[in-house]
Amino acid sequence: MDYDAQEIETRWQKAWADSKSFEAEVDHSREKFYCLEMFPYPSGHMHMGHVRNYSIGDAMARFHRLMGRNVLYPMGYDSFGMPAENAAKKEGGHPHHVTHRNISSIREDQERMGYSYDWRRFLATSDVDYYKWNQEIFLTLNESGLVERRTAPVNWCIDCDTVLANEQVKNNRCWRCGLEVVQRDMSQWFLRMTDYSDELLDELDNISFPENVKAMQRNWIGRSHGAHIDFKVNGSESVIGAFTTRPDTIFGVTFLTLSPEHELCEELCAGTEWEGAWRDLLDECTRMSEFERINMLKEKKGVFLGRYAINPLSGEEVPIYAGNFVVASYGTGAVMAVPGHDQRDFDFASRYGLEIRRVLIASPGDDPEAELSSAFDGYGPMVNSAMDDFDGLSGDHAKTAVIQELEKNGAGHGSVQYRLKDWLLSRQRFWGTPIPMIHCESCGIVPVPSEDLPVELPLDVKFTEDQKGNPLESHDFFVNTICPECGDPATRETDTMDTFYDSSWYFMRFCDAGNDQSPFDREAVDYWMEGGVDLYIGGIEHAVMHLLYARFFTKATRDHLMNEVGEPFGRLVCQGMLNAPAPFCIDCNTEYHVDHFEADCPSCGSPLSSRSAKMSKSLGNTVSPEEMISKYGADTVRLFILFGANPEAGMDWSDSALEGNHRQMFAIIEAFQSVQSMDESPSEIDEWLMARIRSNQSTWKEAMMDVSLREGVMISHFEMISDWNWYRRRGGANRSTANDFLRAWIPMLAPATPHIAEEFWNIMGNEALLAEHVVEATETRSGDTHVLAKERYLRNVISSARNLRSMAEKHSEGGISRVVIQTSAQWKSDLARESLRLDSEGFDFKKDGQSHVQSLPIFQNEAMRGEIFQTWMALTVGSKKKRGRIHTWPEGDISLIGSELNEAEVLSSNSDFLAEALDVKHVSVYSVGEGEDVAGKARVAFPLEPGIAFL
RNA sequence: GCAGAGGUACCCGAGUUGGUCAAAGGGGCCGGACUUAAGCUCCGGUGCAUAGUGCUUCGCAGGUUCAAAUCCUGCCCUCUGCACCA
Repeated sequence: MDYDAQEIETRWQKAWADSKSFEAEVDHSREKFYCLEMFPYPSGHMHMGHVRNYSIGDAMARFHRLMGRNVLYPMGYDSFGMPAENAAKKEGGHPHHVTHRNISSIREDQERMGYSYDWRRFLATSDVDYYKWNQEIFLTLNESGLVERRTAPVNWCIDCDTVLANEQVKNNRCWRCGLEVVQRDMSQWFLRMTDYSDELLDELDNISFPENVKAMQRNWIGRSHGAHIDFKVNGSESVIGAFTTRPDTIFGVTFLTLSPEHELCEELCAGTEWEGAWRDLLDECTRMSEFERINMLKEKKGVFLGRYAINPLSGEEVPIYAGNFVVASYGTGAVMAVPGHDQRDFDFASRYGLEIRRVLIASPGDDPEAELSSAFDGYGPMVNSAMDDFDGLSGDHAKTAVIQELEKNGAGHGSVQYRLKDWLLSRQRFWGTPIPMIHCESCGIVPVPSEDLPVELPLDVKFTEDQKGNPLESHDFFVNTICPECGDPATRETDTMDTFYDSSWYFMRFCDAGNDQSPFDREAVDYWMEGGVDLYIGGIEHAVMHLLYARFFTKATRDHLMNEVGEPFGRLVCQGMLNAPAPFCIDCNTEYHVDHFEADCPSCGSPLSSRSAKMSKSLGNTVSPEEMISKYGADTVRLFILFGANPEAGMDWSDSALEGNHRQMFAIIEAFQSVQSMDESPSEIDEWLMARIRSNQSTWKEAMMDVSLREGVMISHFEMISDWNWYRRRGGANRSTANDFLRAWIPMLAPATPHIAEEFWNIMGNEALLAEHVVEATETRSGDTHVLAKERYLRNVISSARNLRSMAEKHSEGGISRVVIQTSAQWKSDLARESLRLDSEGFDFKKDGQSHVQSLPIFQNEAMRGEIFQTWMALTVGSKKKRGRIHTWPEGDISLIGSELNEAEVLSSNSDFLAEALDVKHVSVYSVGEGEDVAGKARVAFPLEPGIAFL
């Protein structure tokens, strides 16, 4: 068969589409499987990262269909966002057109790969029939009190001309363009995600996310338990609230530190000699980017504010400082400083000559007055407490006692702090969902009534290169409206929503994508989303943002009774990076663009080596999927991707491995073709092949269920073929066995290489499509291990004979022409069976083994005693390195021995095959004693390990 | 610094409820068969030693055990995330 991948693949893609093979509907009588990939931003063409993502998903979707599940496998596009807007500016078009052009292009690429999506459920978030539901849900969230408008300093990217969420700022740089972020005060829309902080955190324990993702989310939410403590300012009405996780160190407070931005700073030092220094510090801190600030913070700096605060428990007065290391946005922006037990405070106190006091000791009995050379930040018994009844308490007991005392005095309380912030939703951009709110001079801010939705983005906007700001602001028709409450002229909100909003519920929309009455129907969502999306596949880069927002959203809509589940994703798989070689300078630890291959390092001049690096445009080490598909076909690319590494593991692109996989496709075809020439000629090996099929199928299913695709593919695309080849070498040529083999094998090929599988299926004469086929459940049979073990016995004999042969050659003068195989003496096999029987009865070989063997009748033969004893030991005890055989024989070998397998008969009935495999003219087989003891090999012969002599 | 994941033969990569592990599978390389010829396909080999049960290997160093790639301790290194977060 010629392998014209292009022809075969496009033909079957059309057939699948024509027969609507992948269209799924709610069906309560069937088990569902919701397989989803993180939908892409349509940036033109599909790249290899996409190919990997979707090849994993498609394999799993196809596998679960084969297993008879009702599979929902949709695809859509996360199509709002800045790149389209920027592209529109560049070409003077509209982002809507740019987006749709890109969508058709990437969709074409996806279709060419043969992914089995239910395309009826297609959605693009920038289409009004999607984003109108964004607005509808926004009104719902507003009703639930989860929407808030407040002025806040926001992260602003000048280049992108937009606001950024905290998550979108990395190292004080915009995640998208890399420019440094500045702070700006603005009136903004927020979603109160922090209302769900605890649930978002606690539920992590119950969901099947990879550990690193859980760790990142826990980090991000950053819950810490402690106490809020109020320090009165001496001679003032003001109170400084400080959060601490270590209330047990309250008596070690020797000063307070405020962040320079803290509102009390000015009040405390205004008009005093201290004011100037504080202003300098404040200027220095605000002027610097956060990034510089962190670097600078290696040096702790602070100024005295001229006032004192009162420790609410001890009544002690402590100085108040402003310090550059205190973060304004965390907690209250004020820290109770305990230099004895916090390293930062210790450094600060050392520098400014403040008291360092020990109030904890490491373990009971330590000297409470021992000097501290660095902060002790562990837990231990309290000492030197300024109040009675505290000394000696440690850890949680100490914390609780202090908190209780604070509460008694009305000076504080137990408190929980989170790092998680509310979700800043507003973006001052055009290409996003308009926030459905109206500003009215008399009524204030009024939500757009649900019946007036959608608020549509105008299509008649001209985008130009030098445009500034948000074009919506200058679009009169969009901006000017009427207040729904008073009817007076009013203006629309021109902010649009962060695009993460769009992707926070699209998985629910997919369950009911055609619904034009509501975002989704509850019945459909409850069916498909039960237990969450069964398999969600995507990149690790969404670990905190998208995955956290989506979890929040699902809980919020759940609480609005729109859906049952609270956790959207049952099992999450984060696919590993796709790497390819890039030039690398060892000295500079830097990767360069592939143009620099064979060249010297541009910065230090030393010769560049090569290193595997994440495929990226900037390094130019990308591979075009289209090119690979046109060269090798989609099946080869899919096979390479899936066999190259397990989904979670990183993987290196390799041209030679890809070619290897292409060759494997030919091997698969070759194997398939060889099946065609079979007659009715049953033989013993048929039984073996059938047993192999059953065993392969069961391990394959297990691997696939577990998303261990590499292992699955190894069985379906490699093991099955080598078994088939072995079958043929062993003389297998039976048509009905071959048919059984194909019926089992071809479906196994479908998840990774669906086109060739469908082609085979068709050639076999099946009327129905393989894509719609459900495999019948098969189970391994009780006799299988025995059958398999028998064949493995033969293979093992061949393999050890081969090893011996190469050595025998060195000792033979005239070359080797025959082999004599002596199988184990009967008494050895009897002994083996005896010891296995004893072992199963719990016999103590160490204690009673020796006397037992001596009591055997065979032991009467004095000449044999030595060998008997040796055999017995090898069977039951073993040597230093090798344990007794009865303990190491696999189940199948035990079965062979138990069934009194006639080894000599097995081998001699296969003597022609042995002769061929060992490349000798003549093979003689007999059990020890029934023929001449050639070369003294009788002694070596052991059950399942015959003595072999080459002559 | 904290947290998570890792370090397996030339390369990639399985194996980590201790024994069936000199360690699957693939790539590469070597040899053989087939073929007009192969860059196709098939078969064999690929730590060292050796007419077979031997030696040395799974980041390094110790330990537990009759027995360790697998368990424990310490150390080194790589990747990822967080970070003067109170």
